[in-house]
Amino acid sequence: MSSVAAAIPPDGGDVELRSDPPDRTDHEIHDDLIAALRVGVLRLSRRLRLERDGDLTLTQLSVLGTIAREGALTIGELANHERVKPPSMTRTVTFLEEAGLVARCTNDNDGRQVIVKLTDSALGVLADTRRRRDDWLREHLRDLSSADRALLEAAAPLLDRLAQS
Amino acid sequence: MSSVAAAIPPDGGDVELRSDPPDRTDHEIHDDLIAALRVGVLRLSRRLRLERDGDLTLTQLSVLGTIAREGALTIGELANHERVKPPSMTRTVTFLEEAGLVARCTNDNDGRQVIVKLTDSALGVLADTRRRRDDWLREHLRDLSSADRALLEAAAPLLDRLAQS
DNA sequence: TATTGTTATACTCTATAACTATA
DNA sequence: TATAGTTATAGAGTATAACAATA
Repeated sequence: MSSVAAAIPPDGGDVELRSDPPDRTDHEIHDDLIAALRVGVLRLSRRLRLERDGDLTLTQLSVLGTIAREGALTIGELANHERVKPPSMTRTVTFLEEAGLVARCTNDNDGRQVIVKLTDSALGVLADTRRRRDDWLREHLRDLSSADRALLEAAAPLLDRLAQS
Repeated sequence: MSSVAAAIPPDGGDVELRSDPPDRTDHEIHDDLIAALRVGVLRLSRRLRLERDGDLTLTQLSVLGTIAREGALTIGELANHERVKPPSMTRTVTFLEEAGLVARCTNDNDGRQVIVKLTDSALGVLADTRRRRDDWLREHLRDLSSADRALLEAAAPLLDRLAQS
């Protein structure tokens, strides 16, 4: 028990935990922002994943949405968009194909590539599923002030841009 | 191949994909915000998880950070903070205990509860690991305008608040 | 040789259900 | 009985490494 450190009070005793390099300026990004952003994104992604509605997972739905937005894409392009590696995307696309929601097509110009398209049945499924899935988020966004919602609206594309960088 | 739908163009042909209820008002939250937020959070969380530096995963680091910020917490409280279920937190705490970074202590008032504290060695590990792990995020935040950074700084706690709701 | 995608394999994260100990 | 935590088990999600087909 003597090896257990006292918890660090939230007011200012956390000096040992910070790096605080001497060259820090106003242009440096505060550790607090970084930690808060990391924690917020991590926790919200966990919470969002809980909102299953039975048929499609968040990852699968996200791929369908990306194709709907961007048009038909190759496996590699999809992996890049979603920030996963090609084998992971192969797995997701295989699932969606077996569910009849996407089709693999060959690219006549490059036989190595696989082009993934939505099937007709994906359109209806996508609309229904996304609406139900988004219900949780919609409900809780409603509890925020309109200023906070506007803030999140502006921040959302920045999160995506960070993910792509 | 005849069952493959044409991809939906990004300009405005996506009417079939939206629900657009007739009772929608300016106070309603736009589907676009919801989808963008969901996608942005999901992709950035994937990207952040890639930034392993060998010893601790993002989840384990997050728990250490929470205890450092909040002080010693029970398993249940930790699970609540991180938006996971108790068995998941038991698993993470067991790993951290075996790594010598936290200690389980009994609560004299309630023998059912387990209080999780940081060990002395966790303090140094936390500082070093977090600094290295945050490097990726710090680097890429630097590429944003200061207005965008301020925006994310304000948005981060909102993400966490959404996760807790 | 380089690139695209797949297969094989393993690990992390998380959940639900059933159980134990304590209140 | 109710609550806190653990154990057992399963499934989703992801990665790396090795492979096949094509460029």
